[in-house]
Amino acid sequence: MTKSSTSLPRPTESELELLRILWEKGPATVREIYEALNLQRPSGYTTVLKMLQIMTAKGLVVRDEANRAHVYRAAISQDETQNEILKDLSVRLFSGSAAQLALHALAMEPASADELEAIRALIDRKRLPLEMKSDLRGKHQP
Amino acid sequence: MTKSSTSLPRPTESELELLRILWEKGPATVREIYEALNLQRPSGYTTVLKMLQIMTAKGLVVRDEANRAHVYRAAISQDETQNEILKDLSVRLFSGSAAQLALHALAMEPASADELEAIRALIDRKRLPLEMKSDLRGKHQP
DNA sequence: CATCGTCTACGAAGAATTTCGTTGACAAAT
DNA sequence: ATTTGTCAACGAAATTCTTCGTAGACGATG
Repeated sequence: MTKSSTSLPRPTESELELLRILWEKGPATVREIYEALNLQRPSGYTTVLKMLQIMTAKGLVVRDEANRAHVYRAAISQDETQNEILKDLSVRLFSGSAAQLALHALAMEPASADELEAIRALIDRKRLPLEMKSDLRGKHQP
Repeated sequence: MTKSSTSLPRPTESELELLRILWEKGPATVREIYEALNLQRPSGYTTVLKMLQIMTAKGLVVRDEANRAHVYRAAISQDETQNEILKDLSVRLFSGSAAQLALHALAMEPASADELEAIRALIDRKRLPLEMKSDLRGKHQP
């Protein structure tokens, strides 16, 4: 069964572990993922397989069945997923303020000078466009 | 059974909802929490009660049984919890970089000028100590 | 072709989470 | 004192998540 239009479910914690591996390695077979996972924690082969099947059903990964050993790849980007989860978290834990969340994250841990500079730059970029922020409402396809 | 020294378990999603209410309202009875929760989503009274009992067992909240209607309050601070969860998330989703996490959070959503200013201020405060930190490695000044 | 190793599929057990119905205690109102 | 309403306690169903055992398919090796 393939899910089509509605937005994908939020990955569970273990699903996230597998997705992280896929994001890092790119498309991979069950065995490859299984071995990568076992560098982090012990887990059975069929456990990984089953999870990937479930994730396929959920639409979190897609499967290439061309060869005997199916090849899985993430169906959602790391970027998108990060946004999704942060959004969720900002609502649930920070009353919807992503900025508060960011502030906390920054206060929590020492950041490198480079990272601080990147953030500063982002802020500078955000300060102006606050007013002129409606443009890309263009059509895409007739 | 009271848990003493070991760190408390991470709150589940629903538990977080209740904690959020407690953080906002302060100590409250089941009914008060129940009503607050139902402003956000439908839920039964005994459901909330049961959750609070479980959370009491876990040590996430503490209960004052002085009056007939017990009064619950959060046993963990919002601040601490936010840090805990963000830390966890930065590891699991951002390879341990809280700054990357912050960057993402900022890019995601428009922030108010005030918030941007607060973040800028935080960065400025962090920029100096960063140099002092490298001094620590070089072991320089008292 | 028989055997061996690797693969997917399936089902189901186990664990954690979420929900709520029912019960009995207790106090306020009648 | 009887009724009414609110409360905590308890158990258990329903749901979701996690894990893995077993079975059957398939190709390669001898």
